[in-house]
Amino acid sequence: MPPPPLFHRSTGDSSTPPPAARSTPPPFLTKTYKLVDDNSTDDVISWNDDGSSFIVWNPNDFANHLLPKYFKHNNFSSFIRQLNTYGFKKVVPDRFEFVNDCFRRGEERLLSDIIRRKVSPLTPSEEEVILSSRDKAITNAELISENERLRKENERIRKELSEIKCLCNRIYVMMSNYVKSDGEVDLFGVIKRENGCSDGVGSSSLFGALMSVGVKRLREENEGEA
Amino acid sequence: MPPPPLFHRSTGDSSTPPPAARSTPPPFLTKTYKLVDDNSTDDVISWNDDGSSFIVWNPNDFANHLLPKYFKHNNFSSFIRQLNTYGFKKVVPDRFEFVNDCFRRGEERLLSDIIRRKVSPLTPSEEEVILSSRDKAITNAELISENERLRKENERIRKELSEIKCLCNRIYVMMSNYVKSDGEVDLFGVIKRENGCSDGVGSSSLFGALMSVGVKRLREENEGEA
DNA sequence: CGAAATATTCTAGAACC
DNA sequence: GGTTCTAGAATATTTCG
Repeated sequence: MPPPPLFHRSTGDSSTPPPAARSTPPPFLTKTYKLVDDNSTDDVISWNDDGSSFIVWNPNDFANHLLPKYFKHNNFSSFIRQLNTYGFKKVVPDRFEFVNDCFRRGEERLLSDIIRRKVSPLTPSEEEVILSSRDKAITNAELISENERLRKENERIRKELSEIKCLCNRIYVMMSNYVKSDGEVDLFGVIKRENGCSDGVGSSSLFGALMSVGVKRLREENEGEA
Repeated sequence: MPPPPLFHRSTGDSSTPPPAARSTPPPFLTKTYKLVDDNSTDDVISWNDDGSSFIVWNPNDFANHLLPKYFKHNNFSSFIRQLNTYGFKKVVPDRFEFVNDCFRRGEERLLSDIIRRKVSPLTPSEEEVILSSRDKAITNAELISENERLRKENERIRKELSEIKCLCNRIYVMMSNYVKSDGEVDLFGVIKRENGCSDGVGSSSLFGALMSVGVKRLREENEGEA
């Protein structure tokens, strides 16, 4: 029995609070998150592989059976309208897959960063002035706040990455000290071969760095069991 | 079954002449008429009692089985979009019943009177508005490109973080398999004490997660010794 | 209660084919 | 002209002071 995983994609545990005002996210977002995150309905709606989007696999079942359990209707189009209101984007033409930067598996906290598109509250007096530049103004404001958010999030992730790299190296050192010199198994070889996390693009340097630390000392005696 | 109405409100049978010359009606209208008029599918879509509107009784079957037979898609919403384009109106909230003055049972000729909504052409007056907001567009473009950059960077870091977490888990699994029940070293204690990577701010939870898992496993193994 | 926020519905804009 | 994706607009409904 393998040990429990050390890390799960969890709510960015380690850092700064999100940029903007924080209250509880709108009901639509929390409901939709639960909807997507519920593993018992993954055949109808689920996260994509890496948890960066979600997919409605069966719009009929979804609308008829799932929607009424969370909302006061069973109209797929109403659900879509809400997604658009909250800035979700459809990602491919051939299926109902939607993405939103702040809607990610294990990152429920980010839901608070999602901004609902506002309902144009124009008074007739200012209408004329604003009308021409309204779109641009909104877009600019949204972009600025979004850039700000992305910047801070990048910083947070960088920090977390830096820490975990260091931790990883430390674990490796400990392991090296612990390992007997008469072992035979190439630990990192196994790790690398069995690794199912890499997308094959950005991982080489990561492994390279770890490899270079000192693979030679890694040998173990339980080769027969492997 | 009530008889068909003697009179119908059509586009000026009795008063003003229709807006323009007519050739054959748009395919969408003739197809939809056939669709509705086909008695073999009345359980899915049919005229209402007096033939002044039509009702989609089963949107699921309609979309999945009927639409593809007439159109190049199976999306109910696309069908609705076309109805709106041709001036159909939904008549009640509780079912998909649509009406159009020139869409009536037995009056296929009237289809030619239905006018397709035009495709919003930009009037010269609106050009002015666009022109005046050109300066904003520049700033806007800059923001967008920066936004793009940040987004991509964010994605890249996330991926790397995800990979290294997975790798770290794998190392941990290997280590757990390797550790014998007679092990002596408090691995995580050492890691924690010797850790020099944290800046002391955002790292606690990271190590916390690791400790909570690792220490528990090690404790039972080291219990007797302590 | 009443104003603001959110939800639901119906229709339209816009890009792309 | 057709299909898709997103947004506008009008009501409902809910939330909250």
